[in-house]
Amino acid sequence: MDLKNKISEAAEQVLLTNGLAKTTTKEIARAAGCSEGSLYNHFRNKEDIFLHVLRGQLKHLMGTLSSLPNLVGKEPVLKNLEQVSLAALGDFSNSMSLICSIFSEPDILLRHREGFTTRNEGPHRANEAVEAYLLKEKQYGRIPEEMDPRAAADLLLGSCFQHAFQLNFLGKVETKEEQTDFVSRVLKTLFPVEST
Amino acid sequence: MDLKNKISEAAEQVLLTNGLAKTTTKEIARAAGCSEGSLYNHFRNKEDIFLHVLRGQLKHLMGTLSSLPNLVGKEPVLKNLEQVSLAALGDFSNSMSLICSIFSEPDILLRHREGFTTRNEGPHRANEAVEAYLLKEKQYGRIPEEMDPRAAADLLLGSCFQHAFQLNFLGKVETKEEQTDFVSRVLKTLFPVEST
Amino acid sequence: MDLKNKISEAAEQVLLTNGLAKTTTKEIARAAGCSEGSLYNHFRNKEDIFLHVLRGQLKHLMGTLSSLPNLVGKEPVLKNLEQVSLAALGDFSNSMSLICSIFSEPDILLRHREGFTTRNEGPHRANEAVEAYLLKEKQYGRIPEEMDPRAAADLLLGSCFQHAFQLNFLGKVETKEEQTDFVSRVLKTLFPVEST
Amino acid sequence: MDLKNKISEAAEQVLLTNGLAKTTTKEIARAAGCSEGSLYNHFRNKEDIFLHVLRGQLKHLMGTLSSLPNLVGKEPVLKNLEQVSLAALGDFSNSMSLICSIFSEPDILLRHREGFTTRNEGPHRANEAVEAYLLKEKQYGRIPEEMDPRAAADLLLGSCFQHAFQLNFLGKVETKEEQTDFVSRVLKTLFPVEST
DNA sequence: CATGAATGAGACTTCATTCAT
DNA sequence: TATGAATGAAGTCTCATTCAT
Repeated sequence: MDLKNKISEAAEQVLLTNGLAKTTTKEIARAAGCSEGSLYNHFRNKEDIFLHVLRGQLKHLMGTLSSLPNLVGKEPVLKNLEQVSLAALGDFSNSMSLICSIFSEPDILLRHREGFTTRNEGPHRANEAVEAYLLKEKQYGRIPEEMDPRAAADLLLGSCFQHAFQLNFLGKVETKEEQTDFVSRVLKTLFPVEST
Repeated sequence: MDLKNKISEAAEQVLLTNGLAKTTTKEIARAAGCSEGSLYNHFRNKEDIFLHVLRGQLKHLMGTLSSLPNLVGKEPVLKNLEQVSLAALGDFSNSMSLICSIFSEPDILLRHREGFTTRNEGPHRANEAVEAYLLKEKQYGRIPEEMDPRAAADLLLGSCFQHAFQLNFLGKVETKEEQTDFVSRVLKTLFPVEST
Repeated sequence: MDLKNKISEAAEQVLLTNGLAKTTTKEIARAAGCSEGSLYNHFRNKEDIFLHVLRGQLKHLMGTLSSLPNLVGKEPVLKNLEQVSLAALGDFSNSMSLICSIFSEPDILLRHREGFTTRNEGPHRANEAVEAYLLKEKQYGRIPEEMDPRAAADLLLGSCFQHAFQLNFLGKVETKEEQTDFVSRVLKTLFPVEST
Repeated sequence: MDLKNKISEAAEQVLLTNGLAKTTTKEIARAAGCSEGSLYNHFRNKEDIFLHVLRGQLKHLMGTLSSLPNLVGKEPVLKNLEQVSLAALGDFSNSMSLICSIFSEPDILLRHREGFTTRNEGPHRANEAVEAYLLKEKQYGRIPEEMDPRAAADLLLGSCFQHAFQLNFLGKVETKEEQTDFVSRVLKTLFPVEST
C-alpha cells in the first residue's frame, strides 16, 4: 500500500479514536509510521486529509444502493429493503462520529459541500436512491399504489440514521441480532403485512 | 439578565455561527460584552460553557413532549403527532450543528453522557415519549392494534431527525410550509388514511 | 483575634502547605474565612502579607538568643549551647521552606533585606549572638582561650541550618530524640570533652 | 552547541537573574535566541527545563568530592578539607538561590526528590562523602581517634552552606580571600592545631 | 470595614505548516 | 520524496487588584 493510503487509513483511525478536535498531524504521522513533513507530500493540508477520509465513508451503503436498481422486481421488496437498511444502519453507525464532526468546522463543511455538489454526491443521495427503487417497484405493482416513495424512503433511512446516531451518542454498540431486530420492526411497521 | 445568562447566550450564538472548533473564549467574551476572565467567574472552563449551552437545546421539543400525555384521547392523533413532529423538526434543525459538534470531542461527549444519564435525560427520551403516547392511544383504540409503538416513534422522529440533519448538512433552510409539507407526507405514509 | 492576625496565620498555613508559588489571595482569603477584598483592608498587597509572615519566623530562636546573655557564666556552657542549638534546629526546620521561598522572588528579597537592615535584624544576627556569648564565656574562662568564637558559632549554627535544610529537602521529619542526638554529636565534636 | 544546551544555559541565566517566579518561557526563549515553541521540542514543559538546570548545579563540588577518596593518606588532611570546603562554599554560593527556589513549588520539589532518589544522588551525599573521607583518614591515624566523622562533616559543610546562604540572603559577594579566610578559620576551629 | 464580581495582563502550551538537509 | 526541528500565532486559563455596593 502506498503512503498516501497509509496516511489516510491512519487518519481515519485516529479520527475515530480521538475525535476531530484532538486529531493532530503529529498523531496521524505517528499512526502512519511516517514523519509529519511527509503528510504534506501527499496532502495539501490537514483539512485535505480529513476530507479525503470523509469521502471514503458510507462506502458499503453506497455500494448496496447502486446495486438496488438491478433488484427491482426480483427479490422480495422487504428483503431488498432489509439489505439496504442493514447497510445503512451499519455504515451510519461506523461513520456517524466522523460525519457529525464536520459540524464543528463550518468552513470545512462548506468546502465539503462544494466538493460533493460538484461530484453530484452527498448523503441525501441515499434517500433518493431508495425513493427511486420504491417508485419502480410501484410500477411493478409490488408496493401499494397510494404509497409515497419519498416519504417512505425518508422514514426508513431516517429511522436508521437516528438510531445509529443515538447508539453513538449513548456509547452503545449493537449486536448483529439487535440490528436485524430493529430493522425488521421498523420495516414491519412501515409496510404492514397485508400491504405488500 | 445576569452575566451568566448573557455569557451562555453569547456562547450559543458564537457556537452556531463559528462552530465549536472556531469558538474561542475571546470571541465568547466579546459577544457577551465582558472580559475573558469574567467567563471563569461563572463557568469552570470552556467545556463547562459548552455543556451548559448544550443542555439548553431541544427545549421546545421537550416542552411539547411533556404536554403530550395530556392530549391522549383528545385532539386527533394525527394532529398531535403533527405538533410533535413540527417541534422535533424545528428543534433538531436549530440544534443539529451544536449537538453533532460534540462528536468532535469524545471526552466532552463522555462527560455530557454522564451528565444526562445522572439526570435521566438524553435525546432518546423523545422517542420514548412518543412511544408512550402511541401506546396509550392504542389503548384508546385510536390507532390500529397491530401497530408497533416504538417502531412508529423511531420512524417518525428518525425521519425528522435525518431531515434536519440533511438540511444543515446541505446548508438549506426550509420555510414553514416546506416543513409542514414534509411532516404531513411522512405522517400520511406512516398512518395511511384508512388506518386511523 | 483580629482579622489581620487571622489573615496572617491563614497565609502562613497556606504558604507552608502550598508553597509560595501556589499561594493565591483567593486561597488565603478562604483559609482566613474572609473575602479576597478584605485582605486589602489590612495589607497593601500580597507581598505585604508574605513579608509579614516572613518577619514572624524564627521567633523561638530569637527569643532563646536574647536570653543568652543572662546565662553567661551560669549554666554549663554546653547546656546553654544545646538549648540554642535545639531552638535553632527547630525553628530552622519549621521556617526553612518559607525563608528559602524568597529566593524565587529577588524583588521581594530586596525589599525584605531593606526591611531588616533598617530594623537591624536578619538571620546573621543569630550567629553574632552566639559569637558574643562565646566571647563572654571565654572571658569567664569557661571555653579555651584559643577558640575562635565566630568560627565556632558559624560551625554550630551552620550545621543546624544545613541539617534543617536537608530534612526539608528530603521530606523527612525528625523526632525530638533524633534532634537531640544530632545536636549532642555536633557539640561533642566541636567541644571535645577535655576542652571545656 | 545544540539548541537544547543553549536553552538550558539561557534558562539558568534567567533563573539566576530573575528568580524562579519571574522566569517566563518567553524570557528563556528570548535569552536562548529561539521561539517559545522551540522550548517544547526539547523539554516537556517549563518544570522540565527547571529540573534540568537544577540537576546541573553543584557540579564543581561533586567533582571535588569524587576525587577525595584518591587523596586519602596523601596530601595533608587540612589541605584536602580546604579544597573541599572552598568548592562547597563556591558552589553553594552560586547555586543557593536556584536550589532554594524549589521550596516555593512543593510539587516540583517532590518530583525532584523522586528523581535524585532514583539516581541515588542528592545534596546529603556531599556530607556522606566527607564523612567517608574522614573515616578513612582516621584509619590512617591522620585524625584523632575520638573524632566523630559524620558530625565533623556536618559541621564543616554546614557552616559553608549557611555562610553561602547568608551571603546570598544579604546580597553580598565575597572575594577569593574572604572565602579562604572563612574556610581557614572554620577549619582551624574544627581541627585545633595540636589535634592533627 | 466587608464584599466578591469584574478585570486585563500575561503565563504556559499546542499545533499546523515550512524548509533546509 | 522523506525528514523533523523550528516556528509563531493563537488558545485557555490564572490571579492580584479594584471598586461599587
